[in-house]
Amino acid sequence: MRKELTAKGKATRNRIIEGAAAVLREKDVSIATLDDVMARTRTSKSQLFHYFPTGKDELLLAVAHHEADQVLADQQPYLGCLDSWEAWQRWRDVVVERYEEQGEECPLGSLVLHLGRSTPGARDVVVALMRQWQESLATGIRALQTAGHLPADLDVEHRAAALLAGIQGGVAILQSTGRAEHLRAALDQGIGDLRRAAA
Amino acid sequence: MRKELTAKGKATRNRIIEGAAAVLREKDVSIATLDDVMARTRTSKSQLFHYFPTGKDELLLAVAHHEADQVLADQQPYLGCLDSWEAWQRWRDVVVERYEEQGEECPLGSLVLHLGRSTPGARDVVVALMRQWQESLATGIRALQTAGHLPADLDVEHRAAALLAGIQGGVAILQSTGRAEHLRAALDQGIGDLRRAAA
DNA sequence: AGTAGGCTGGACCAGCCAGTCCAGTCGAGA
DNA sequence: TCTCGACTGGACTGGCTGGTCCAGCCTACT
Repeated sequence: MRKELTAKGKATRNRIIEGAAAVLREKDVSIATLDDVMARTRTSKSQLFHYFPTGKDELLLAVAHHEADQVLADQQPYLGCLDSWEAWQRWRDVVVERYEEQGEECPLGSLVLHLGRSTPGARDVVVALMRQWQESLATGIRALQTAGHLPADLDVEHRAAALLAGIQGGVAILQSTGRAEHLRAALDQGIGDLRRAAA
Repeated sequence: MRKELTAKGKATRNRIIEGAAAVLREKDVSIATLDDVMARTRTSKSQLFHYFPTGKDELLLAVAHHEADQVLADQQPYLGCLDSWEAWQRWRDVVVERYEEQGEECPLGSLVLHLGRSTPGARDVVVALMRQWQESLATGIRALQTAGHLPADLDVEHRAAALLAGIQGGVAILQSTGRAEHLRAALDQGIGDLRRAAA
């Protein structure tokens, strides 16, 4: 944050964020404590408050940013060039695999929920993530259009929004029930309907 | 729970559950305390532990059950008889309106997330809710089939699962960003694709 | 009327955990 | 080498909150 961070300081700060992220992947925010983070990152409490002066929420927000970046990064390179049906299919597989593997916990979701309205900026992290995600999907659909695989009068944003909603819901259901079939159904149905729109 | 509950006792127990539900609609689980519930329901701590001997989690689980029942109840009578395109449209409007009004908080979601794996039965509440919900949607699609509005070879469960995922995702996005457009997009796209399948 | 047992009030306790404080170390530039 | 400030360790605290306990009230049933 501040300019006065030395290389060593930056490293420690990152270690804390990544360690905290790891902790939050194992236990819920409401259960995780600063002591957990300290143990995992081999830091002391004064370090935590040195790098995140306003306390826990500031650290949590930093972790949220970190996790949000991760979400889209995990879908690359496929999400970046959805210009053929094969690319869409590969992307679909990556998404399903990623979330099936993650399974139980959604650090970002519970993080933002926990920070909520009280912490300014928490909501913005999700808003930005959703915007970027939908943007990528829309770009992919447009790529299919220019390649002649889809009619030009398709409402791109609408379809991208619906697809994104399907993914989010599929993930949510996966996380609360443990079954990934809804995520698969949403993706397959969404892509399938897109393909049908080609004819 | 126990048979020995008097009418008065039952009333108090219900008052506690409903009061707790009201509290949880205002603040997150992790922030809400037993004192909040006590204040809202004008009960003492001994009453809370009298009706929910094992403590907070037991109360929270009861609230989760209560909220889960509410979800489907709010969508009636439309969800119960999705036998025409008009009925689907009206149901869509009810869902959008309900969640737009609820807006910010999803008591059930955060509740189950908070109880998590530690409390047996928490996950089951959501699983059961999702099953019933999807069942209702599937029944509605089948009704359209028998009425001749949809081809008989449609994969009903698959479509119902995708639609449900879209709803859940739309709601999730609505709650974390404040915008309902994804929920609307998911519903409209889902129903629209269904209609297109008719032709 | 008597009584057993459900029902209620509220004081009290113990553990947890974010946040504070200060003393001390390390490292880079003058 | 000196010095300043970033960096680190760890003891301490204060408030919050779930949970306990017991004494007394109310009510259904005999």
